[in-house]
Amino acid sequence: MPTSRTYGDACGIARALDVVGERWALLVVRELLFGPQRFSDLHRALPGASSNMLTDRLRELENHEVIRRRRLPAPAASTVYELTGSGRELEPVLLALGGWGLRFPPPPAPVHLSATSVLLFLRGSRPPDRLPATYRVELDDHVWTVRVRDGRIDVEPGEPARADACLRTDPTTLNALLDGSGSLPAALAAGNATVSGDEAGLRRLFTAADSGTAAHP
Amino acid sequence: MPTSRTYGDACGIARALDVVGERWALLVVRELLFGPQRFSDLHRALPGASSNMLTDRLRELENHEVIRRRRLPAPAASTVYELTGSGRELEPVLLALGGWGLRFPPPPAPVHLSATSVLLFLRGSRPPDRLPATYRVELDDHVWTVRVRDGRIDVEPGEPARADACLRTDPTTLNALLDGSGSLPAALAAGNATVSGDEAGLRRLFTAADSGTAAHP
DNA sequence: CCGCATCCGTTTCGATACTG
DNA sequence: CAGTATCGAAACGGATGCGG
Repeated sequence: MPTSRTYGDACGIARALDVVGERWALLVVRELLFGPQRFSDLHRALPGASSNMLTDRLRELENHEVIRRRRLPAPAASTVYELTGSGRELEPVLLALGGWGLRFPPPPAPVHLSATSVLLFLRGSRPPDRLPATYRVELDDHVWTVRVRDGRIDVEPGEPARADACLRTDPTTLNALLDGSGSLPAALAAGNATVSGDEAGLRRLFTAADSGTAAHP
Repeated sequence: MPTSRTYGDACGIARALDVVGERWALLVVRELLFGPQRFSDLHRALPGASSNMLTDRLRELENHEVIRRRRLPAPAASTVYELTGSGRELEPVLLALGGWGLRFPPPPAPVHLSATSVLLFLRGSRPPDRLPATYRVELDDHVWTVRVRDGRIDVEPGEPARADACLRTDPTTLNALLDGSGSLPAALAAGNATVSGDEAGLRRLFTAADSGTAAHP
């Protein structure tokens, strides 16, 4: 059953930690930043969290109205978890915390990286030029729309109406492309990525690795 | 002994939580935001934390170079803990988190409030006018200098060189003054505060309760 | 498969007591 | 003052199982 321990401290920081200070809570919120996710999506994205841990955290966050449970209509027949308004307002806190955490070395050996983490990193970086473009990115069997325009990078879940290029890869490879430790031709040659369309545009996009927020192993 | 469990996640958010995600860690950092503190100061400010908990957290934070141990020279003959550069860079994260946490009701019954929390709240609020002034505030047997100037409120530990007024009270009373749930004359009458000097200036200061960050029970 | 409950060993937490 | 020692209670983590 959900945790109900409190700091007994009237300070806003302590009150925030009473709500999202338990283990895994903020990482669950991170995974929901780009949109609703199913229980099993969250479980896959957070492999270290046991299923009962996830159940507890989801219930607590729901009780505090940071997230909301929603049953999808007929054909999908599934339940998703999504951020409420309060939950979305955690985004700047998480981005600031993530930026701060980048100074520490990544944990040893079995390191995981979720699609959401890398895409947060991508969104936080600046495009190298102002040429507008739209890309279809497939990661962990989920499809994302990446739009470059007005000197920023927008990321949304779901299929783009039209794409200049399509990239299929995994979060770790994409992260290596973003932080400069890997190149697109090398990833293609190693079979870690497949591309169709404007490959040169994608290569340009990946030369912009700075001011990020999330990943960088 | 210190915790050494990790999320095994390369994301910056998870790496930050590997360092400051354990229970009480961020509240220890909060208490150090205004300057060095001794073990017993921290223990008093965080009554819910047991001494071995404090010991563990201080050691972990020291190992990650978020805080630093320092032995004071001869006369004081004591040890203090202070933030490092990395630790100070957590301040915006904590302020953002504290602002977010204010939407939740304060915990029930035995609620504590540290001097640092209230003074963070005071510093986060806007003064009602641009008249510069300096106040000596004594809280929990510690002395602080509160300076109003350039439309902001600065707070520092230690004696002011000169003060327009002196206020002695406790964190809870000061917080009530700041959030409008109490008035200075009422606090004086109840014996919860004593004032000397420009009492009218202090009353004006306490009419500015907004955009805060920390307390508000 | 999905969402969750149950059981169980391990880690962490919290309270009290005690020491240099 | 600045911690250590000890111990029961809670939380965590992993495995398994069950109804839809």
